[in-house]
Amino acid sequence: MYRTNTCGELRLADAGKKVTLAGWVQKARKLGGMTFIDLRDRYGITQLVTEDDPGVGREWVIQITGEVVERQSKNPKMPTGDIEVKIEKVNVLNKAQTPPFTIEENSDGGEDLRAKYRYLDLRRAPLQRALALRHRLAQEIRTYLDQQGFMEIETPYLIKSTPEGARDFVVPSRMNPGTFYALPQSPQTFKQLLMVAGYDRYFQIVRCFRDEDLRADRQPEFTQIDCEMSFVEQEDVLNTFEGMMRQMFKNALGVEIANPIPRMSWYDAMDKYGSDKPDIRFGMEIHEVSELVKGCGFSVFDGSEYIGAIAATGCAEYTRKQIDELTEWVKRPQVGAKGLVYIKYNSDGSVKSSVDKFYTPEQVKAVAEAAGAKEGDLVLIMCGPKRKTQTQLGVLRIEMGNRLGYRDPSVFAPLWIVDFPLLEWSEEDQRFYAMHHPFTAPKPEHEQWFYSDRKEDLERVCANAYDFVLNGTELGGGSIRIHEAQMQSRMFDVLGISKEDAEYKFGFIINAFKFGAPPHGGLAFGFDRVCALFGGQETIRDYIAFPKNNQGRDVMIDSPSKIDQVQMDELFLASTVKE
RNA sequence: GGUGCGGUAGUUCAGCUGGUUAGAAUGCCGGCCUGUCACGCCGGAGGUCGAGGGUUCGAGUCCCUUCCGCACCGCCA
Repeated sequence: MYRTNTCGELRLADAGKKVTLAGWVQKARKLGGMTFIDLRDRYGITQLVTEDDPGVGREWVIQITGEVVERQSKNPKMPTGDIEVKIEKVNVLNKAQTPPFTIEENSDGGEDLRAKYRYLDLRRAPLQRALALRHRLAQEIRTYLDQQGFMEIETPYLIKSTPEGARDFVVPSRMNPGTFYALPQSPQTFKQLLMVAGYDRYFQIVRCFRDEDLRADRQPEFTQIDCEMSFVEQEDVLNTFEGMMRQMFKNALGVEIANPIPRMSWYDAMDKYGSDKPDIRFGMEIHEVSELVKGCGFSVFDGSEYIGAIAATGCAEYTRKQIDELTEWVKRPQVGAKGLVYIKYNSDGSVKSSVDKFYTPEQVKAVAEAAGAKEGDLVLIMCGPKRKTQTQLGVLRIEMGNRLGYRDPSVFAPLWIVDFPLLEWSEEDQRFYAMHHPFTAPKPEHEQWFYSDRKEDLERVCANAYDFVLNGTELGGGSIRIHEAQMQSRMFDVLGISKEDAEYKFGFIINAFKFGAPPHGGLAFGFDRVCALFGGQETIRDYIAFPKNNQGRDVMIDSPSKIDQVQMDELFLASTVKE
């Protein structure tokens, strides 16, 4: 037996016991005649003490036997801080090179270095907590969905490329020269086929692949909680997964979330928050003030389609320098605003704005109040095309929320966004795109517009779709699907996908729908993001054991990498990369 | 594809308008230390300043090219 106990479990009550522990040497502190060693495993750290210096180095793997004794000087910061183990025998199981960075709560290593030695970084407590949370959440999901009658069914990874949407990762087929599998961007079509097959409650915690550029919250391979249900309406789906989220929060974090989870239409989200994934932990809503400011001779406003404002609480004391800095901030290409108009609504009730020469103090005050400002607030105004300006105000709102400390990661404000437009018109391509995906059904009451040929009708069709949003992050989304072949071909028509094209890309599902497809719908959550948000982080990398870097590379195993000519030939591949 | 920031000791960083032998902290090695837990004290080793080119009497510092990392925009139905 390598060990009788872990390094995290011994307490004062264990004093007197003879134990054997095994683990990694976190640190050895030599004090002349005696040496303290911190021994670490994933359960904790236990202090060892000896009068002989065993000569062990950091990260050596050792096994020791000794007696648990009460410490002379206790450490209240450690769970095991009341005891130590008096070493009787040391057995070095494996020596170790000095690690390139410290294996501690806050490592001294940079991100690149830690990525290269991911197996060392994973020894650190924050990473171990992150993966433990991920495990806990996965267990909660499986338990809940199992209780609700869902079956976990695996779907294939080697599938067919469907060039709508994200770029596919492709895999060459050796047995079928010149053809390629694609890795799934999601198991979307398979889960719908499972509904046709009668598995009326399906789920899968499943890897998905998208060959697009990475972000802090985006990896080329990521994990979805993928779900689908038959004989349901939107309400059933929302209730089922609201229950799942509630249970996850309660059991993994001990947090009670809002009941019921509030719902907001996509149009309200855009109008009030300038985002389809609003952070509702704080107010500071966007207010349109066009009617109040137009026609007073300020040409910038007069020529704008939309003028909107937010009220930054308590910021009336901002200096000219701070406001200039904020103006520069919104003018950066990432935001893209033309400028920023401000109103200081001073605590004495007076107002001061950057457009005072165009408006009376009464008018300025009216605008401030329309923006929801109280005395002491700073009103920030932007103008331009409606949706674009709202989006910019939304970005500014989030930034001000950050600056004012309104975005506490330990506060959780979930939200359903509903009533999305079904279709989005692309001026560039002069065609409609599915806002969600081409299997999303229109709301039943909007079906007459869906079959209309007028662009205005099609634009106002709402989808039977919904997104789950938490603290300004989209964690998941789904829809009620089209289950009739006729409506599906109408959708392909609207999207300008030819019969031949639809047959080539989606023939299997159109065909399946001819054989008795039940009404169905579902959704998928981004599991990595769920984990990160539950853990209070914005980056998902710490919640993935072996993530990729910004360039999609795994610097530890050095992938992707070249393959030799034999492999290339076998797969009928020719390189066009210049050496 | 684009924007910004960064690359200097094992590690994290400082290094001013170009000017002696490139520094600090930490880690590492050695010595002292019996209650440490960020132990303390003394000493030591440790550098292709990401790479290549250019300007200059002289480049870590300025210019060009390039590679790498992070964040963001585009992209992600």
